[in-house]
Amino acid sequence: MSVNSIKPRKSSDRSKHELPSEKSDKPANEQIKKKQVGGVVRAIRLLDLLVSEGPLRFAEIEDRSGLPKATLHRMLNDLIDERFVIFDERALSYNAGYRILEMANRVWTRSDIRMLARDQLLALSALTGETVQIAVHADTHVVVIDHVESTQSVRLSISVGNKSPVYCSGTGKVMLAWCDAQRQESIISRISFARYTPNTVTSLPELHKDLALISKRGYALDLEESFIGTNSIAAPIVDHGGQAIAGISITAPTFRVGVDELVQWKESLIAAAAEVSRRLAPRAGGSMDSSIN
Amino acid sequence: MSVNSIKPRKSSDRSKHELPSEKSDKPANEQIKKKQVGGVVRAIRLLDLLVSEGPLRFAEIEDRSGLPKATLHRMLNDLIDERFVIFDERALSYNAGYRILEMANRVWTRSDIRMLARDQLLALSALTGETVQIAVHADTHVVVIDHVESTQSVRLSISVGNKSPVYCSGTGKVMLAWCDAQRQESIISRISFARYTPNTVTSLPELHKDLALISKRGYALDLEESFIGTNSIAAPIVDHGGQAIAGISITAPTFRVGVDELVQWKESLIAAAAEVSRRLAPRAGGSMDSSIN
DNA sequence: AACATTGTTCCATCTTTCGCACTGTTGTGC
DNA sequence: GCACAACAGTGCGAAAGATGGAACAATGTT
Repeated sequence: MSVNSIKPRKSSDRSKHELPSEKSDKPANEQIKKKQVGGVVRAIRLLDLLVSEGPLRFAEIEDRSGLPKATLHRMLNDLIDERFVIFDERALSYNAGYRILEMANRVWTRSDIRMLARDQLLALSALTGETVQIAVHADTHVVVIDHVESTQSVRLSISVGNKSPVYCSGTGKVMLAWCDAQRQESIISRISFARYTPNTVTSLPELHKDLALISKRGYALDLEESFIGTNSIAAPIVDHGGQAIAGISITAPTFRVGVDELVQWKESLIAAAAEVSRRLAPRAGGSMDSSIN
Repeated sequence: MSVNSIKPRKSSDRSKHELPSEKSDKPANEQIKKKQVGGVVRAIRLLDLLVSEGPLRFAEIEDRSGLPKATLHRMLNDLIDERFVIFDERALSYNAGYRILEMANRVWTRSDIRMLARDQLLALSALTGETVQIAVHADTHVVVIDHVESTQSVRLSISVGNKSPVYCSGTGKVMLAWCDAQRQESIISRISFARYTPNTVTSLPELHKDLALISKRGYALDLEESFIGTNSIAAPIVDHGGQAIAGISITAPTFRVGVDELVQWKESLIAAAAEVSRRLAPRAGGSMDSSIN
């Protein structure tokens, strides 16, 4: 039972922050030697379960998490005490609590990169009249941390916190392109491709070709690769060593904005992203170590 | 060292979810020697520390959390692995990670009470042209979970996730007023009053008097009690037994909307809140307590 | 009343914990 | 440049405490 189990581990394989999470979607050769995790990590996985799958009853949680009853009870009670989990006494169901929103609110309002980028987003939005977003890198995905939507647009208003795979979003591809080879390879090797639209990049050769083009041009295009009817253009925000840590994108519906028009905004977009990069490096010397870019 | 320390506890006082957190903002007479907490809770407190106080270096975290070095390292690494914490290799500082935003996004989009209330918020906003919010109860505070701002203000709104004390917000007072006596007493006893404006309720007699009026009227007024220049009116969303679990409020600047005008919206507001209450109880019998349901 | 499910208690085991001692790195003052 | 201090991070091991299987109690449900 419980394919994606959450069992304890020997506290030995303390790897070097190599992002061992990213629960693989492939329940292939399950030697049951699943990475044993400690109490804290188990609690987080548990929370994730509740956040993802609506309210769950105890038996369901027990089943899906694979945690033993007694432990699960203790953990849930801890999370309830901290308001990370809500217990519905009538339905006897557990659900994610609103303390998460509180924390997110603080993270959001205090995010320095977001604050540094805000005026640039507003300027781009005013210039283009389209939706502008900033997203940060998160392993094999990118997470939107702010967005400005101009005039009454009807689309996904709540994109903050949205996560997309690196290979099918403008910001994601930009993030890959401005990445040292080793790190890029590490990320790419952990991608599991899925086709969202006919245009989605779903193979390594395609992706590598695209990345080469992107880093040559200085910006990335996403032409209906994640959503039909939506194009976007993205540019990187880089750190001291030229590594992308975030990206800014302009998103527009295909019926309103053609590719040519989108590309016309590239200078402004790149300039905005560069400006944010510059602000992020109050202490940067200039170029670093070996290579100069 | 470490006033607000986070040390382990004997796993015995498993109280009945009595919300023992609520770190008071006043580090005053703290002889309440920290209740000993388990690993999971300690990790949450640690996360809270990072979320609240920007990026911190190791020594600072050690100091402020009171956790021993080795333990702290393990915990931080676990949180980093799960992307709840970001480690800045250049500055050697730890900060809250964006995984929190991802989770919050899911919590937000999947919140059923929010979804049930959305159209009512929109209707109220259209009617009044002012900001409308819905907030849920959170011990001695209330947390905003959604809002609609009539004038084109876009963003995920700084207000979602915002926390206010129960005694100085319309929704908060409403939450207290529709509460059984025992629970009300429990909450009130844990309030630590602070004066935000000259109008803030800062004593129990005042509060009780206000609450009596509120439950008689069916709505609560907040007349510049938390912010100068801002009034609001709020009505309760109640569960099966008449307990408030959330509140809807209309907020307006004093210069634009007088109290009389605000009160004129009470019928619409109360009706909207009642409608949401009704939707929340697909299974509710009718009257409350023991008898026939 | 029999049943199903949630929740609690017990306790032998095994992991985590955490003080301490140690290494490596960064920066400060002379 | 040097020594020195401050800090980040790791390894060790005895003690503390979490873990989890199972039996038990307390709920609803049929």
